[in-house]
Amino acid sequence: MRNKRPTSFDIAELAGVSQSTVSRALRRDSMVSEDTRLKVEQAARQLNYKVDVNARNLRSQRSNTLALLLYEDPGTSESLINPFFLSILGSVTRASARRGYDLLISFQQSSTDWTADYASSKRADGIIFLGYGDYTSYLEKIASLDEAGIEYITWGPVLPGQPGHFIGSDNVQGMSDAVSHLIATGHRRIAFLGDISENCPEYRDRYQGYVQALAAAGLPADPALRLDSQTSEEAGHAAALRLLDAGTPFDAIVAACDLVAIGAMHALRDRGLAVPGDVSVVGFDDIQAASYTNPPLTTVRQDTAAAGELLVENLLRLMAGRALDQTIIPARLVVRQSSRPRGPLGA
Amino acid sequence: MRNKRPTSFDIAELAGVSQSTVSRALRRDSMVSEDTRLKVEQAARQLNYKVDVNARNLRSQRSNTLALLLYEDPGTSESLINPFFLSILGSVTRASARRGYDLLISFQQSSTDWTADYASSKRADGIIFLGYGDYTSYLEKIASLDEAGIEYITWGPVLPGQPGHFIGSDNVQGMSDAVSHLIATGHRRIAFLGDISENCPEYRDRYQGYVQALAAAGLPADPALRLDSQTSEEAGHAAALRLLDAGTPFDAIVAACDLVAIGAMHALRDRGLAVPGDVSVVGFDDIQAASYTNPPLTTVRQDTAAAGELLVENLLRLMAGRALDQTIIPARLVVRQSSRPRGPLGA
DNA sequence: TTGTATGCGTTATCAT
DNA sequence: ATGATAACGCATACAA
Repeated sequence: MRNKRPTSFDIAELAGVSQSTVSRALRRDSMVSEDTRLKVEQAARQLNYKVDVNARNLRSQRSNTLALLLYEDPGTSESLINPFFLSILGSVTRASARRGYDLLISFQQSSTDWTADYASSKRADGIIFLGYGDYTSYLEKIASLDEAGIEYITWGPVLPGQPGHFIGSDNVQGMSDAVSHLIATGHRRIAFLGDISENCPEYRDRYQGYVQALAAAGLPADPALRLDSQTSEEAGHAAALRLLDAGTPFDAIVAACDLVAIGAMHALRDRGLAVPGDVSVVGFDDIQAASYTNPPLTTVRQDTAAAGELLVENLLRLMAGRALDQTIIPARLVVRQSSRPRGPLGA
Repeated sequence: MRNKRPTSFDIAELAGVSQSTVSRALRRDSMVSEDTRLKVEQAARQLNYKVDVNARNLRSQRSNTLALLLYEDPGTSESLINPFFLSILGSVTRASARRGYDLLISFQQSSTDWTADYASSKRADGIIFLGYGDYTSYLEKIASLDEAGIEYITWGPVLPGQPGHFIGSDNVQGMSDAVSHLIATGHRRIAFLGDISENCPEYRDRYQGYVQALAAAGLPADPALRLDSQTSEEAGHAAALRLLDAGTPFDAIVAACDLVAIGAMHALRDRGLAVPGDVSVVGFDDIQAASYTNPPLTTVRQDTAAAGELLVENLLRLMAGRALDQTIIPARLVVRQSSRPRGPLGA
């Protein structure tokens, strides 16, 4: 037979103060003398008292909780989650914990309007979106949130005139750096693998960075060197094969993401081409697997630690009625062994 | 100027029923006529009503929420989370969502007694532990939970006479299968890399599976073939070098986990040895990177999808006062290219 | 600084 | 099957 859980009234009795004083003393809002605070804390410890968060949340009308909503492409395989998102998830978790917020997570696949539930049912004070799925359904979601007056922030492409609040990597700069690196190391025929439709604005930005870097070097962006590829190793493999079969000459491949780059490396090897001997390959994301490939993949690193920090930081700013701070995170080229100098400059 | 959020009273008024009837109709506990249910649901939709979970939780004394607590080794690098745990996290998320539970997650590093807070503050109805850190602090945690009458379940080694409730892979069987496979393909001098101290009971089980398989084939477990290694690529690399430097002959390496195996492969290559040409290498876990290594790593796959499912399933059973169901998950050998037949049998 | 009284929005209990 | 009423445990407004 276990004792009933103590309430703030029990603490009040034990400490010889009123219940409201207990409540005050246990938060850090002060307005209590050092003396009573010690008495209360002592009593609370003695009875092993813990504030009932449900009562607190009901009364204060806030939950001290953030929700992280991860939307996967319906096409994604049921069991796997994009490792890149998982990495952000990890840093968001830490960042919100550091600020005293609990984190509720949910992986959505269907486009239920469950989104708003989280906030309008007062489960969470703010929402972080990861992988928002298709853009139209995303717009519906944030519309309902705006209507309900709920704060949210989204990881994704930072575009001008966008509805909502976004935090994202500098995809243009990141890919531009990668391509500039290839050009500087003697590559001239650089293929781009990735889906640049409007469904993937981030890949679109990366492609723009690619074009930009070529232009800066006075090189044309040959349409024959751009191939569509979904976000998977298999798709990257297939895209590289299409490129090879087309007979278009090329000396490097940049991929919209690491998975595609890895698939492309396998395709090249399957056809007897050496990486980086015959072709350099560069990815984007720097997922963990990127450093384990053979050769280790040169790629553009998205700073997931900063991402989580900035997402939480800015969401809290929004919740406090303030404006966003920094929203774009620099992406950094990580040179490994899948790319190397060639031509007149190289060995 | 936004309208106030509607309450159940508003719905009651609109639907022309009492407020308590609204509450009944909105849950599935029935006891309401089909007619009134429809009226209520209609009114709720019309006003875009959502139950306030804080009020509901306060009144019903349950939160419909599970908490996932991930404890990392303090030694682990600040920013990285074991990909294997992340994978379980993904499946736990789905499993709890499927059962209508919200999931609260927290990554702990210090050994604060924050653990009990989650449950005794009524934030969560049950707790799932992942990576419980060191065993003694774990025992303290669960003691306070037991005292508070809170249900919890832990991912880890399933050992006889253990306090608490565990779900885990069959580490003995998994590693035994792996070693038997190596023996069957002609390997005779198989090294084991991993920490088998009492801090790592799971690795200990794997080592036991190793010994068992050797014994079944009438082979001795040469102490010179067992080397300590922490759980990281660098440690695996170093351990393999020590093995090589010792001069002990060997034709295969099994590692306590994939990261160690990957490090060992790199060490072998550094010394000019071919995998699997000269030495076969086998890991454990089947993390994503395992299939991207060169050659792709033969390993023992832990079924993380089943793990999440079973953790949630059994936690709910405990919460319902029932006994645990299945607690051990079979581990399955995945043969890739880092191992291959040799000797009289092989090429 | 502290105490008193009230209410947050729902579910549970007891009627009918 | 439905309605009236109390209660969940805390935080806030106001008074002292």
